[in-house]
Parts: sequence; structure tokens; C-alpha cells
Amino acid sequence: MIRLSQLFLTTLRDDPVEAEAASHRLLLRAGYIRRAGAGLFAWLPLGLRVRRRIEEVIRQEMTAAGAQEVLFPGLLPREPYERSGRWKAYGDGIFRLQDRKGADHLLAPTHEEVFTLLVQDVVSSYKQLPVTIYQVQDKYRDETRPRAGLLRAREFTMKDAYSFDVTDEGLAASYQAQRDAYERIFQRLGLEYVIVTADNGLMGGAKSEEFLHPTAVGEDAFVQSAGGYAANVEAFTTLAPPAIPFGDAAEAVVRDTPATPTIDTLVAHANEHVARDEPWTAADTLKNVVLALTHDDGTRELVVVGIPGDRDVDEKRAEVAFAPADVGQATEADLAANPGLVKGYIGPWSAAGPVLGEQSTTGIRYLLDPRVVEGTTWLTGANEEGRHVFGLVAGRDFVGDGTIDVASVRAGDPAPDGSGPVTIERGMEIGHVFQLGRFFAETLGLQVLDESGRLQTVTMGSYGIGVTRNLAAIVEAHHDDKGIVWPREIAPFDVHVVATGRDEAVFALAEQLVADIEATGLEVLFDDRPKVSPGVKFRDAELIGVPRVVVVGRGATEGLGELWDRATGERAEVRLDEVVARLQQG
RNA sequence: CGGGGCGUAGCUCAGCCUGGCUAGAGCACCCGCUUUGGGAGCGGGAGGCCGCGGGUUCGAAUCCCGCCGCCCCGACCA
Repeated sequence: MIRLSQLFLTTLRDDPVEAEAASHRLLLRAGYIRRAGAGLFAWLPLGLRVRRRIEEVIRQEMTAAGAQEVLFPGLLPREPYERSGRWKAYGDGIFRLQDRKGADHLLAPTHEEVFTLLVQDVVSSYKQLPVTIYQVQDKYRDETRPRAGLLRAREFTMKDAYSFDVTDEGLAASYQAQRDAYERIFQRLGLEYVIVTADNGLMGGAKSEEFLHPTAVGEDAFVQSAGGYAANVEAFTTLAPPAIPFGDAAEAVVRDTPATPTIDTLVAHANEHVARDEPWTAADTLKNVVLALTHDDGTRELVVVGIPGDRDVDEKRAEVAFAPADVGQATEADLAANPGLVKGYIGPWSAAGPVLGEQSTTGIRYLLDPRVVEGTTWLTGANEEGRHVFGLVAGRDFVGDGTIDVASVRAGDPAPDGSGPVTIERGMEIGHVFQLGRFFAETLGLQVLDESGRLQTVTMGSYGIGVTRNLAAIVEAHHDDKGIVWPREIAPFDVHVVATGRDEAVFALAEQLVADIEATGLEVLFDDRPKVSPGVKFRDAELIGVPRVVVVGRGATEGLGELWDRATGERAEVRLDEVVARLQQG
């Protein structure tokens, strides 16, 4: 039993200004965490208890899935990350430091390298595989902008597991075991989730899925179809329509379109001056966006991306599509250096002939949206100030240097697997399972002998759950205007007993009740504070969010108390000698 | 890293524009009395490098310069 009169805790009556997100605000106010720096938090007793309960759920399911717990330091030497290339790839995203001898170290953002080396150290035969090992460890990332408290912190706790197999089939099975464990974990944590196809990101690899918790405060956008398709928008692939025969299509015509440097102005001009059965729309236009790529070796390259005019380049999708190069906007200077491209009127073709694509006169790569298939007809820039070309046919008048899938995704777009139109929602990444394949094993030299005595490169998976982020996600999902409403599985206590009034006999009865409840194995937070008014105690109980509250006060000497359900708000008068039984019933 | 905002007591904020007594309020905290079923009342008290450094001035929380930190939006990331 923990007595509130003794607990290292102070609740705040006012919302801290710095906290916007509900989880951040409530965890601060209810005294679970305190800010220690930007994106850095101290854990108070209440917060630690919840953290440990979440970790316990995770540990149980990891054990059930056959994974074994180990623990690495958070501080690691540079060398393994140098070998994998991530020392460089992470750029400013990690904390780097030097020891007194000047040797580079880092605060680990994730531990693939050292787990790989540990297995290399311990394992030499296929007989010792497969194995899945995990840890619950703090990770460090030098976020440019930590936000929303625990949702994006610079130090956060993560359960990261790594599987090691000899065969692809083995990896698939290890992956599935973790994926199944994740489903059980999130069910137990009371977190709704959607499993979406993810981008493979920094680590390469074959297959990757994210567990996204749908919420408005989520930083990811994902799509879903009624037919079961689900993907992060970064991983969404656009379905290309079939090609259209263009044998009888009319010749392209260049027209004067003064003062039409944007899609909106162009469409308005076309509708005013160029008759057609259907009104012109942005979807009839081909928008050509100049992007500046920065490659790994530091070289800069301009590319032009052609997408339907009713869409934008989605920067996140572009980063993925052009990875590992960084994507930026082209500057005025870039355009000035390429007089063939006229800002506001860029297109693959001009009256003088092709400008971009296969017969390019600019030397700039021209990549097309998958929807720009052969035979489609477009209204697009003619590379002259105030002129556009109407009826330009893909495959006849211009051919791109390839396709690129970077256009924004919209609700209603068809899922690539044919399962129907998609909807778009926001979600928070609460878990990530990933078939890494052999990248790390290859670069770090992890091989084992197979049955025939030959060396085989091991294939790996990595599986992460952000413990502290999940804690915040749970608060986001389980709170009301009065405070937190913890799911029972991870609440800091099972029961919150509130003694009210100033009658010592009442407090003695409450004390006895607490002992009786604890005898059944339930953990109790006991508000035994003397001289604190009932209103304050009730408010604190609601703020702290223990699922069930027992009030011992008015009526206690007649053997009556109250049992409150924090989640439903139900309040029932119960006989004190029946409280234990009622709590056990659930 | 771009845009916006803010640094005054544990929390929320006033004071700054227009420089001037000992720097304020509410909440929280301590003592006493009263009160005890929804953030109680009265009285007393403790608590401040007014973010840091420099400058202007007889005098700076207030004006000027520089720096640092934090929050929010965006970009980047679990």
C-alpha cells in the first residue's frame, strides 16, 4: 500500500503552459513525470509504476514468443556504427560524444549493430539458431524538435528485439512470432492499432510493417481500403491505369496563356478561352516540379517530376522515393542556370521540340507519375513565358526517363492490390516490425556454419515498441476532461481508497479495508491525507486515474462506502464488508 | 533548420510600452483557529541572480546589444 500522505507527489491545479497534448498535460499535472530538459523527462513514482507495468506486459509476451532478454549499454563506441554506415547516415540525428582519449562514441538510437556483433560473438553454428533476443533500454535521438511530451522525446525507452535465422523461411517465422506478440501486447495495453505496410527507411530490408494507433495527434498518415489494404502513405504505391491507344489523337497545340504561372490560373484561362465539352480541371494538367536532390557523396542533381496538376509532391513520399538522396526545392539560381525551363511554364515539350525526357535538351532527368501512362493527354507548360501546350500525348510527344511515385495520396485513390478506394487517417507509430534481411550480418560479418559445414550469412529481423511513447499513447486514448483513465492492466494501482471527513473511526475503517483489499493481491493507493477536503481528494483521484475508487467517509460508521468506476463514472453504494468481493468480481 | 511566441516564486500569470519606494496576485507550501462529500474561510509566514552577459542611466524586471533556453507550427524522425 502506498499512502498518499507519504507519496512523493504533487498534483498541479493549473495546466502547465508548455503542455499541449493531453498526455503531456495530464502526466505533468497528475505528477507522473516532470520535465528535465527539452524532450527529457524525470519519472516520479507514479509514472515509474505505469512504465513498469507496460514493460511487464511486453516482457511476458516476449517470453511467450520465445524471446530472451539481454541488456546493452546506451553508450556505445563508434566503430560498429561506422561499419554499418549509420554513423554517417544518422547525421545530426544522434548524440555523439568523445571519451577523454578523444575516441568517438554515441548514445545509441537503436541497437542493430551491437546485437549483430553479440550474436556473432556467441553463435557459430546453425544449431544455435534461430534465436530472438531483446532488451528494454533507453534510446537517444537528437530530435530537431521534440514535441508533445513523451510522444517525441530525445530520450525514450524502447523494447527492441532482434531475430537471427539462417533461412528466409526462418526469418518469416520469427517475424510472424513477433508480429503476433505485438498484437497481443497492444490488445492488453488497450491500444487500438492498424498494421500498415511501411517504408523500409534507413535500414533497407525486405518487409516492414508498422503498428499505427489511429489518433489526430499522430505524426504519420496512413491509408486503408475496405478490402483490407493498409499502408503508411510513405509506402503507398499508385496503381497505373492501362495505356490508351493514341492513334487518332489530335496534334498538340501551343497557345498563348498569358499570366498563368499556376495550375489555378491556367485552368481558369483554359475554361475562358478554350472550348471543350467538359470543363477543364486541374486533373487535365501536367504539373512539372523541379526538385534538387543531394546525393550521399554530396553532389547535387536537379530532377523534374511530372505529376497530375490536381496533386502536389508529397515531401515524405519524395524522400522515400529518392532515398538515400535528400530532397529539397530547386532554387531560383537552379532555374536561372537552366534557361530551357521557364518557371511557371515548365513542360516536357516546346514548340521547338522535346525539352525533357528521352530526347531531352536540358540534360535533366524527367520522372513521371505512374498515372501519366502512354496515351494520356495533358495540358502543360510550353517552356515559354505565357504559353502552354494543349493535347500533349504521353508516349507520342514525350517520354519520361522513368516513373516516380511521389504525388500526394488522396482519399478515394485505388488501393494497389485492387481492394478498392482508400481512406486516409492519421496515426501514431506504436510498434514496428521489420525484416532486415542480411544487410547487417553481411556488413558486420555474422555467419554460421550450416549442416554441410558451409558458412551462411545470417538473416535478421528487428522489432521495436516505444515503451514511453506507448504510455503516452495510452493516456491520449484513455482520458477525459477530469484526468487520466488507466486501463486496468497498466494502472499504477488497482484500487484507490479515499478516506474523507475527520472522524478517526472512519480512517480506521478505511485502513482496515485497505488491508483487506491488499490481502487479495490487489495494489492500493490510499488517500489517508488528514485535513484535506473531500473535493480535493476526489479531484486528485480522477486526475491520477486509478480504475476503481473506494470512498470511505459519510456512512462508513454504518458500514457503508462507495465504489466508483473511473471509466464509466458509475457510482454504487456498497457495504464495506462487501467491497473486497465486489472488487474481485471485477 | 525556417516561421511565430515566451523566459518574473513550485504552477498560472500581472508589472515592461511611458525606468524611480522593500517586485506583485491567485493557486500550491508552513503555523494557528475554524471548516469537512466536489479544488473551503480567517489570520500569520516562508519562498525571487525578474534566463545569462554586456551597455545606457544618478537609478534597469522595465530601454539598447549579444547570447542561452523553452513552447507552438512547419521541415526531419520511433
